[in-house]
Amino acid sequence: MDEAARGLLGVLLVREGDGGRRVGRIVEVEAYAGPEDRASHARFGPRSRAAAMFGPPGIAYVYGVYGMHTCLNVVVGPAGRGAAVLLRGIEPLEGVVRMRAGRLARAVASRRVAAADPAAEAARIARLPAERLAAGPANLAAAFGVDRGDDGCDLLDPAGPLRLEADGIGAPRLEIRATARIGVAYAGPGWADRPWRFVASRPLAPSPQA
DNA sequence: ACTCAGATTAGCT
DNA sequence: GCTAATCTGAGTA
Repeated sequence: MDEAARGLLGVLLVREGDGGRRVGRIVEVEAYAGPEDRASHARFGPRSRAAAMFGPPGIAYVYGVYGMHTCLNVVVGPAGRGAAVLLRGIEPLEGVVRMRAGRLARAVASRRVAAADPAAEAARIARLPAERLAAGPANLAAAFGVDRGDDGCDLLDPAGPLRLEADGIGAPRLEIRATARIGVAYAGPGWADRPWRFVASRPLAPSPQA
């Protein structure tokens, strides 16, 4: 379970089409187990909005939250298990311009921003450093243009418009830190505090002494 | 049928 | 730090 989550660190997420190719390296994830995990959407069962979680490994589970945000998960483990990994952070490698456009598209879709000052929002996003564009689960989804239409799609299909790819060079050297998952206090002791959030430092440069 | 809370984010005190 | 924004779906508060 947590092995699958750690294994996704360093993997590339690729979005083709929709105005350009976007590629980034996964640097932050959270593991969610099946129905027994009180923090997991799988607890609502295979007929709930989280139905995709019970599908075969490698498909996407996309959900909306807080009325405005979208998050992307990768189903892991055997079909029927209900386990998935939430993608929380990506380091952009290619298509940064398209990622900014994706962020802006989401912002403009918000009544608040549309009514207030779209131009100021556009300027704010234009100033964001690339590494912030896909930091945070909802920002990541916006940057890669992921919406609920992507729910259930096969992320392992090499020809798919949204997919995972192994890094051709091989796994980069990563320093991985484990912490409790974010925003799941409601799950209670034993689940809320489980250290299933994994954050990779930026791929380590060849260390000076090695 | 209705209510409430949510795997979040950004902006302000 | 605190709170508003905004809407779907789960549980009936």
